[in-house]
Amino acid sequence: MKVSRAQAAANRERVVAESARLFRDRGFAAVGLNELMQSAGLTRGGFYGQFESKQDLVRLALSEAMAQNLANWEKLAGAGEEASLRRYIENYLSDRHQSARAAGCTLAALAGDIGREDAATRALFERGLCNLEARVQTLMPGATDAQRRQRTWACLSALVGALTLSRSVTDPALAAEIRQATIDTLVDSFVPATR
Amino acid sequence: MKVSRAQAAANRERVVAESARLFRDRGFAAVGLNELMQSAGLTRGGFYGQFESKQDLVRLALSEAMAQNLANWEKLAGAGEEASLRRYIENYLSDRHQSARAAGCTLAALAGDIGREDAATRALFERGLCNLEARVQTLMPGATDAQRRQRTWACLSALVGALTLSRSVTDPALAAEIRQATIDTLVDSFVPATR
DNA sequence: TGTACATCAGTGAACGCGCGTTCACTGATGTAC
DNA sequence: TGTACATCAGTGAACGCGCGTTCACTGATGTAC
Repeated sequence: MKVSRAQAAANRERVVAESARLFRDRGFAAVGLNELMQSAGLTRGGFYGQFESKQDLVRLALSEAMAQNLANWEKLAGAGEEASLRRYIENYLSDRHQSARAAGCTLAALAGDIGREDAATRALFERGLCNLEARVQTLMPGATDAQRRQRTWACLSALVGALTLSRSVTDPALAAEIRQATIDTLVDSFVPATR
Repeated sequence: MKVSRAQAAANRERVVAESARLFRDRGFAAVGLNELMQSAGLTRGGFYGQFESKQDLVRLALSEAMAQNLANWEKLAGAGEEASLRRYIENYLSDRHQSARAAGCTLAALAGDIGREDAATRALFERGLCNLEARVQTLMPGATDAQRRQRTWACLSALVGALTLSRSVTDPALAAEIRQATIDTLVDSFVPATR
């Protein structure tokens, strides 16, 4: 059956939004078109009326996921400037974020898989990564831009690595230890007030 | 045709060794049994004479890969004690290691995928991770064991994160920048001689 | 040591399954008059 | 505003394909005498 144009656009948006969640949760290859369409209440056949291919949806969902992450960041940064790098680090390495893979940071959820995607998809990811770096850099102390940038890349690497490792072990206590060790070390290195 | 027992055992070992490479390079799901067997010069049908299931081989290959990483570490650490943490960090975040995904660190290559595996596989990974942590900790400066352990987890997180991110972007200069920024920050934080 | 036979590592075809993709069709929407 | 018809969003069956797994078979290896 045909639906209204507004409804069709809403359906398409819902597919992209649900894909952004499902891909982060389980990876690109592990989620099939059937499940992606059903998650928005549609059936498999309608997919190619809305998207060119699965790879097309992968790119749209990746952009959507990273846009969501950036929006979350704006919300957090807007709440108060003081000590917000510390809050960002603590929030990023919280137990809640470890569990919330589908709604959490795209870098931590998909960086490993992105390395195996085609150049166009990796370029999209790269853009999102650089956007995030630019935002975090505004909170990073340092004498020069170059120093702030260097520290920001090291900080982001540690955040992504710690969350990835904590999600890969079975022992919750070990996961918490990895996260807390990274929080303490990063705060000690980069948050001025505690120095 | 039947082959000698020694030959059969060698074949089995070769499948495991090649799987340890292929899985690191492309992930567990992306490599099929056909390719895994052919990489050792055999045909698909013989697989179930040697292994219980694909999941069985995944676990064997994962253990093999992490054992290789540990052996590499011993070789590197044995070459000279002085400043070996610095050498470890520089080696880990070298251009060579970024390219050598199939032969490189299992944590960086597979941590993202491990989070989606079953508990038994994740427990294997966890054991390998803790082994590595224990080795790196012996090189980490610090007043107490707890402090060395905390620093080691933060250092490993940064190493894994930086390598994963550098492998996921398309621009080689950006990849090199991420790695170098993390090297500089880690050396600055953890290598005593340069403080 | 030499012969006769059981074992079993490896082969290759086949299985059911779910994948991404295609397509003929349906029927409400949107448009033309 | 009301009717007639073209459009096209969505349906559901079908496609070829490669996956993990099974199995009847082969023939060199290893063993028993």
